[in-house]
Amino acid sequence: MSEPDSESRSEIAVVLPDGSELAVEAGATVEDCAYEIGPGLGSDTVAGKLDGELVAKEEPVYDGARLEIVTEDSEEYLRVMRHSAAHCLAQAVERQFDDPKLAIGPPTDDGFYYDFDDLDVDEDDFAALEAEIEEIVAADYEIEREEVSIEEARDRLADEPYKLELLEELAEEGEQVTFYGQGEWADLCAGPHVESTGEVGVVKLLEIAGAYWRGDEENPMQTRIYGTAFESETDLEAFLTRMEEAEERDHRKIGAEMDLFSIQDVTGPGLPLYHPAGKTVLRELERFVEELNEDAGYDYVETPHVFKTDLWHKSGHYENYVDDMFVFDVDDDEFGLKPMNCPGHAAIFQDHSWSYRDLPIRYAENGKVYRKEQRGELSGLSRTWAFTIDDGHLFLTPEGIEREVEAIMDVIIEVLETFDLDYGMALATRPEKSVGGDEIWERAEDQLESVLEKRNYDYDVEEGDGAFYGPKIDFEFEDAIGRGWDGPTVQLDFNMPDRFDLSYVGEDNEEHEPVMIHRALYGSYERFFMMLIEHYEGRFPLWLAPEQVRVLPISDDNLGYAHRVANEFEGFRIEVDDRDATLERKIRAAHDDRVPYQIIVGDDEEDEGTISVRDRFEDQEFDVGTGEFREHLEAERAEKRSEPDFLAD
RNA sequence: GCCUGGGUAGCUUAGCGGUAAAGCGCGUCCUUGGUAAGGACGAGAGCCCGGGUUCAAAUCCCGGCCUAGGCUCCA
Repeated sequence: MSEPDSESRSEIAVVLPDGSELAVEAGATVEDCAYEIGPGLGSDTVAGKLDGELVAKEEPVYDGARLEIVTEDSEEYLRVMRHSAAHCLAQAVERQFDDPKLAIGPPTDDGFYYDFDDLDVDEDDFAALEAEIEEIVAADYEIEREEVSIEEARDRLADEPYKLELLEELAEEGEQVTFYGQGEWADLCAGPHVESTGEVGVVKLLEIAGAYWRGDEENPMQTRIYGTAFESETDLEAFLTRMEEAEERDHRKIGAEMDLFSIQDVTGPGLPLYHPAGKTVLRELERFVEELNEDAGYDYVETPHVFKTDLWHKSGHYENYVDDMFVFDVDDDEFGLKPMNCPGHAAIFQDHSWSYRDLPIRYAENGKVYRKEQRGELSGLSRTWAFTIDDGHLFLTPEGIEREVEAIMDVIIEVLETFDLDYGMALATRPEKSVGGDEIWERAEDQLESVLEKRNYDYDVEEGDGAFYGPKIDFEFEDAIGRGWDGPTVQLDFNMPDRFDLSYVGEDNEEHEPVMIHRALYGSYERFFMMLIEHYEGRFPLWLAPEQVRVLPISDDNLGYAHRVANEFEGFRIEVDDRDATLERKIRAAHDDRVPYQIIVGDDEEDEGTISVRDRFEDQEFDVGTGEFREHLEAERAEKRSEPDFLAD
């Protein structure tokens, strides 16, 4: 919003990416600033970023703004171009369909979409729409930005109810809005856009989905067309290849191939069944946390899957959470499947009286919980109705927070590093609505911060992002293909002790309220398992692999020897491929089944009493003694190494 | 919950009104093979469930179940 004349001579300053300041006249646009830096940059300017927000180059800058100039070489350029591609799609749709109503059409991380109402389109129409878009691109219409008064915009948009709704909101903010036009078509739009439709590259429409107007279930559902655009055919091909590779890693596909788990019609939605191979992996994961928990002084407890809802009233879950719970009547009482393990653990703690000398008390349980997620949200193992948490609850004195959190963080980091996951962490502090006194919040936050500082961890602070019942440290991590996941958390809880009226006797012989900590290392086994399947593409490290070694006899004559060799590896998950098939076929199958090691035995080995060891990477060593190999396997398994490395140099 | 796809052999899929197909896997036989698919034959299918239209339905229509993706990254 530029002020009139009197101000126009005054100077303002913007901050450039290198940290330097650029002084310009008030009212200067992004493009003016670019020319100020250099004429070359000025003429290359496509758009700008003001304090991280993508804006049109015609937008005025404001004092103190961080300014970035977007040119054709910028990362953001693709976003701008895709926004223009979305306009081309809308133009094509309006040419081919009878009076669809326009909603919004922004770029996304992977492409763009445009929402329409009153549009009856299906994927069979994509070819014709793509052809129309191609024509629009080939026509190379100039994309013209136009500033229009609210009244005129109202006139132009008389036939576009959704655009009018947006316009009325914009009318409260200013007198002018902008339109972007190309050929016979124009749209109310903030921009920015490329110069002409000819700059839009290769467009591909991907799918049709429903989307509520403004994401609100109360609003009508519109037809959303997703697409993507790239500067070249090669880039598009690369994108499609990446999509296919991600599909290859899909845990549902690998889960079926490796016979890990199933989700079946008869058993119901979001209720996975683990087959022997899948449960083998899960058991290894369970053993791993059990060892860690025992080392860290946790006591294992067990609670049932279902409780009277009295417990859920007491914990507060009933009031806040009942819509997401499975509840049912039994005789005259109401029961509910547990959505969390903490109330059960609090109830165990409450059943004793405690001295400060007993604390901290640490309970652990691999507890299955049930949450009635919306059916449309269910997806493979990543979102289920039933899942198991490697839950841990600690009851401690407020003074003990720092020590315990430090210990928990060490274990979490050990877990993440065991799976070769890059991670980051964030401290989430007190939100506006919260329970617990100022003093305890302050003390707790200080202690969390002190752990982070003491260990020199790199962390973000997320102000006000804590739970209402306490502050927390959240981990997030990245898998092998760079996807981000929510990881373990350490949460302090001042609410549950209060609701359960938990207490311990302090040094002063007075009753005090303990602080509770919730922590999980994996979080949900289901989701962690899913992530691991995709992270490793099913090629699990030796310690996790459902089948660790497969013996391949070269001919039937070597079958007996093959079984004798297998017996030498008792305690490992080893199979003999005793099918009537060629060695090639057996090797092929072992690769397809993602077995870490193959032992090949033929007449040569049998005569020498040795084996040949082959791994996933097609490396092989002959004349290996079974004892030597076994020793290696034991070490590789015990150290949880991520790749088979017997043959690594 | 709502929108758009999908549900056919153990797995992956073709067929889309007229006798249910293929590849992988599995079984039997031939082959006894030295480093990523040797060959032949064979078994295996309530075509998700229920209703309807039709001389005839895996196929078309209606309802249900399950499943995949989507449901603000705001003009």
